[in-house]
Amino acid sequence: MTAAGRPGGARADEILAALADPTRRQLLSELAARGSGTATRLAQQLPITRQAVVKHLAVLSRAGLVSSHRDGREVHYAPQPDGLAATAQWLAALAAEWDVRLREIKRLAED
Amino acid sequence: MTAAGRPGGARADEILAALADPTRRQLLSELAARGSGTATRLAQQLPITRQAVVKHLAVLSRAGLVSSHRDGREVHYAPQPDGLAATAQWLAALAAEWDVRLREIKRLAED
DNA sequence: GTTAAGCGCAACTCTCTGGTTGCACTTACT
DNA sequence: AGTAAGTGCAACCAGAGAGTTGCGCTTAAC
Repeated sequence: MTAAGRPGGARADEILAALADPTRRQLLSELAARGSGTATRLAQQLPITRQAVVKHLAVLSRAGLVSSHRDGREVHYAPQPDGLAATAQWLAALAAEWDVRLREIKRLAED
Repeated sequence: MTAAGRPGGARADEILAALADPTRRQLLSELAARGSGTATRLAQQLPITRQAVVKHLAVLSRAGLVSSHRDGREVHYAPQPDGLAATAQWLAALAAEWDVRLREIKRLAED
């Protein structure tokens, strides 16, 4: 059942749920494109409020997909690609595991 | 932006959202372990109603992660590991793409 | 032909979540 | 010192989602 350790403390639920939202993926994409950014800046190129962006970034942060760093009166957010890569690997491992099980079942059924 | 075609028509939102729910992952896991199963059977080993299970299976089906097949008065659901594997690959591609972009940014910043 | 098993549909409740607005607080600019 | 920019916090609202119950229909079993 315990298919391959999950990335950095964050639960699978959190990571997948974080990635499930289109706005959050867009935020991540934007951050990846620019390297980093503040909530205010990100909100300017989206049809939603800064507060909404802040909430999204909080979700992403809790999932370990972005990190934040305060500099004066600004808070800069940066993507954490390791978390994303780890999640991808974990998903791939799950897929492989299930594939093996299904092949096994199929093999047994053919006897 | 358009990082690698997404699996079989299903949108990223649908797949990720489907996987984000623990109950649905459990259902998938159960199906993978047994090969297939009906909603009634699956509901018996979960603390929820058959109807709830049916809804979950509908979500998984819409995401292309399970397929259903009617046989008489029973409907058998089977996992679709290809969908899962494709999703994992897609995620990995995304991670790689963002990683590249971040390296690029870092390189430019060092000039 | 009756009875039971399995499924589908619809209505309803409750909680979570994405989003908003308003205001107070801190940090920079002039 | 006074103003503007950027955050943070809290209350609030509307919609989506998980789950339930009740009922009617079809397919199997006796």
